[in-house]
Amino acid sequence: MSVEEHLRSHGLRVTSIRKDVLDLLQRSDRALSQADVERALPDRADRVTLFRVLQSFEEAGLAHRVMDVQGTSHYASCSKECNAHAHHDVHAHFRCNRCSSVFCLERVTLPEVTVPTGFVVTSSRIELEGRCRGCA
Amino acid sequence: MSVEEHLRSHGLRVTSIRKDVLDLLQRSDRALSQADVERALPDRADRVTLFRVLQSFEEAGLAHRVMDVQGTSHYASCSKECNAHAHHDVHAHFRCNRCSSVFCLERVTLPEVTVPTGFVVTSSRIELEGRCRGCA
DNA sequence: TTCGTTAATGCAATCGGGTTGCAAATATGG
DNA sequence: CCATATTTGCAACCCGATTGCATTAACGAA
Repeated sequence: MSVEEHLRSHGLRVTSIRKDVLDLLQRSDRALSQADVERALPDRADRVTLFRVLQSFEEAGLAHRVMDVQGTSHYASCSKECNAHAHHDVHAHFRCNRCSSVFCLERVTLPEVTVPTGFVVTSSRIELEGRCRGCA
Repeated sequence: MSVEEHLRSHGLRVTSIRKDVLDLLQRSDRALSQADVERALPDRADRVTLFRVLQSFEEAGLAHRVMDVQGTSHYASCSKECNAHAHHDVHAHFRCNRCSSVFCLERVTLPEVTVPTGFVVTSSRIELEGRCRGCA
C-alpha cells in the first residue's frame, strides 16, 4: 500500500510533508525523535508542523510513540494491526545506551505479569536497554 | 532502619529535607514525580533542591527513576537489594490512565525476550497501563 | 474546473520540566 | 567549637512540547 493510500485509509489528508514523514518512518528500523525527523528532512517543514504531523499519526494509529529514558518522544510506524481505535497493545523497545537509538522489536512473547487485585491492565510495554548491533 | 541510618549507609549527609523526602518515598505505594513531592511537602524546599535531592537518591541507590508516558520522571524508594553500583535491574511499573499514578510492582517474573542477533541487553523494564484499584 | 469548506501549515509566543552557577547556610569530622 | 566539604536557595537558562492565530492548501460538491 502506498503512503498516500495509507494516509487516506486512516482518515488523514494527503500532504507532501505527511508523505515524506510517513515514508521516513516506514523505512526506518528504529523509532525516530522529532529532532531525528527534522535532521532527516532539513528545511522541509516547521518544527511545529512536524510535531503536529507526528501527533496526527499517533492519533490516527499510523505510528506509536515511545518515551525514552531522557523523556523524549520517539515515533515508529505501526505494524498492520494498528488503527486509531486499537493500537497493537504490546510493544517491545530496545534503547542502545551508547548511540541512544530506539529500536522496535516486533516479535516478542508477552510475559505473564501478575498485578495486584483490583488493577486492570489495558496495555503493556517492554523496554530493554543495552548495546545495539552496531555498538556492541 | 531509620531514614537517618538509611541515608548515612548510602553515603549521603543527613539533612531535614532529605529525611522528609525519603520518608515520603518510603511511605508511598507509588512512584512520585517531583511535582508530587512538592505538593506533599509544601514550602518545604526550593524545587531545585528537591530536584537535587531526588537526583542524589538515584545516584546513591536509594531510589529509582521511572519515566512515564508524558516523559516526566517519577521516583520510588528502592527495595533492599538496590545500591549505588547495582540497581535491581528488572522493574515493573503500572501507570493508571485515569489518575496518572505510577505504581511499582515488585514481584513480577521476568519474561523471555528474544532480541535480534548482535544486540546485548543489560537491563529491562516492563510498563503496564490501565486502571488502578481506586479508579477501576 | 472552479468554488467553498475544512483541515494543514508557519510563525511567534508560551509553558514546564530539567539543569547550571554561584553565594549563603548547614552538616560532619576533628 | 572550628574548619571544611556539602547542601541549599535564588536567578537564570535550556530545550522539548504545546497553543493561538492568520495564511495556505486539500478535497468533495457543483
